[in-house]
Amino acid sequence: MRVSQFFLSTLKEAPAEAELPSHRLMLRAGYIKKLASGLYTWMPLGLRVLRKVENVVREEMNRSGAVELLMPAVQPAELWQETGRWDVFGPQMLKITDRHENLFCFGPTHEEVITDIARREIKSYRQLPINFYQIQTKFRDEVRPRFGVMRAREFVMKDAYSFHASFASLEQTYRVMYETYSRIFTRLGLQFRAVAADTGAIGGSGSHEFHVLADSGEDALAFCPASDYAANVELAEAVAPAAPRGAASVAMQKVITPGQKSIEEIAAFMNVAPQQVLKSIAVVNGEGHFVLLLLRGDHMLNEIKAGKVLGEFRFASDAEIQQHMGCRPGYIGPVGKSVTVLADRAAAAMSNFVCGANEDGFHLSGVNFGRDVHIDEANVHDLRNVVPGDASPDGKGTLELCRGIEVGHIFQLRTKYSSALNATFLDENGKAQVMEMGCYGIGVSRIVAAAIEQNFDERGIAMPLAMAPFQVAIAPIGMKKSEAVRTAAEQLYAQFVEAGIDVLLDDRDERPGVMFADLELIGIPHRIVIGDRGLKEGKVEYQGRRDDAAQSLDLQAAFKVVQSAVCA
RNA sequence: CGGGGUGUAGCGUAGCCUGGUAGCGCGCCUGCUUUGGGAGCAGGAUGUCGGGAGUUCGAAUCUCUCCACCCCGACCA
Repeated sequence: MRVSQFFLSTLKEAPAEAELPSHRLMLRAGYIKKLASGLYTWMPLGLRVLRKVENVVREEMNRSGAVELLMPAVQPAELWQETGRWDVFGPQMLKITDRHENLFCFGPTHEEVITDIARREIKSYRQLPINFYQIQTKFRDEVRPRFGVMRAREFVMKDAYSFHASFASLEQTYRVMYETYSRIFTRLGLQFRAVAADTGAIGGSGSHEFHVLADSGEDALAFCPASDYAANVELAEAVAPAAPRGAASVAMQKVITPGQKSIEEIAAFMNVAPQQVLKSIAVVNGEGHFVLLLLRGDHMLNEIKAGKVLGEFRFASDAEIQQHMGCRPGYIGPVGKSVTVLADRAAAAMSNFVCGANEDGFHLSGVNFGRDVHIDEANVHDLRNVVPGDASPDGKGTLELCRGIEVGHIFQLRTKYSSALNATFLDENGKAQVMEMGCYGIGVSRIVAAAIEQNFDERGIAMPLAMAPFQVAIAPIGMKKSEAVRTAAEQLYAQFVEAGIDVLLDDRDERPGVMFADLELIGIPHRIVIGDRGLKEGKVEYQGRRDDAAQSLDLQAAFKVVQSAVCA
């Protein structure tokens, strides 16, 4: 490709709305243009990157034995009503009415459609297992679209759905997908981690997420360097403290604590560590029942874990706290009130601690379970987020935390959708059985942003070779003026084209600084500079995007350097 | 959904407080010069000042209202 025939639209300054490096750079490099909140045009340069990701995904999916199809983006409401998800999915789903007043949605996912296909097409165990996939535009009306294509409303996703005659068969395909995903992210040149995950709204049992590691990631991941344990913090188990609860050694005392409300304030005021302060969180469950959740002061509530114990719940209002506890938020505690109390394992192991006195402006110190507060063992649960240094649930060492961007997610759906839609097949005995299902998603467009988040510097994008918009760029200096430069550049360009290498010839006759800045910004991994100065000695310059300096090489040597790098 | 903020040319912005009819940098167009790290000179084009209503002789500026976008929060005793 020649720049003169392509379309570059780089910016020196990033639009003010962009915050995240990947978002700023994608806008500056002209990969994407915003149309409206969460809606982006993939400009020619960005589209090349997106297509490269798609191609790697497609190749590896095909290699795994999956078969590609393409379902409609617009789906009839009836199908969603059949699984009950029309209402469950909520405002995230974009609902559409056609001219006949029939209801549709713009598909946020495709379990319903594919299961409908399966129930119509698959009659016999002989047709199983089968793994269908598509690469397609989805729409989810996010509460808060942000960070460009990282969390856009319209986005490109690869979604796959497998159907099985047995759970064992599902497990096998699940393993194959796990390995396929690992290969895809490895081929794309990304640093990633697979973690055990919560199954969330999609449902089902076994589940892993694949995260690209980046400090700006929206997910916190727990992993154990001493073993292969890794899980999303949403799921990672906080095990009970190894040491038993300490003995009650001091008397309980009421302390005046005017204006001290937060854990930090009270810990500082009482001159104790936050670990010695009990955090009481008031919630109301689905039945309207008032419940107090107890956590150690330095721990955070994990709402997903709490939800598993409580079912649906919400945080109590100030008025409800006043009504049940008789004081303002900030001074509540479990002592002397007959409310339902659930304690985190670490909280239950505290002794001689500080908590609210259920009286405005007062706390209690030297509080102990058993002596001052009754706590039922059945009401002790894992309710908190793990923190660095917690024991790994597999008993091998301690946990560390890192941040990640979720780019892939695999689920064992089991029969959640196949039974709802009555997708059955006949087994060897001629008996109807409900199909087992798995589903496997990759955020194709998000991968582009995630890759940049992991690969940029002050000069711009340093895209991994596998997803770079072009593999190599030729920058001829004074091309219009120098016959020698033009001839050498054209010859090298032709040679790259001939070799099947994705080459960009910067034939704009721009000044060198302009060409270098653009080529570095847009993320081309290899660059060859041709100028009269070097050409006198028969030399050109080669520089890798991450190299500090250029090397002076013969034209053919430079070609070979790039060729071996690209074809490695 | 709650809070905060911002809307002025393709991008970045000044002007707003204190009303007098819009300016700068980059980019863009023309010409000449220039060619190893975002060139120089000369000339030029581009603005419903987010929309609407109001106050006023006069509104980018003041008031009201709507809209769009961005950020933070939705973990809290």
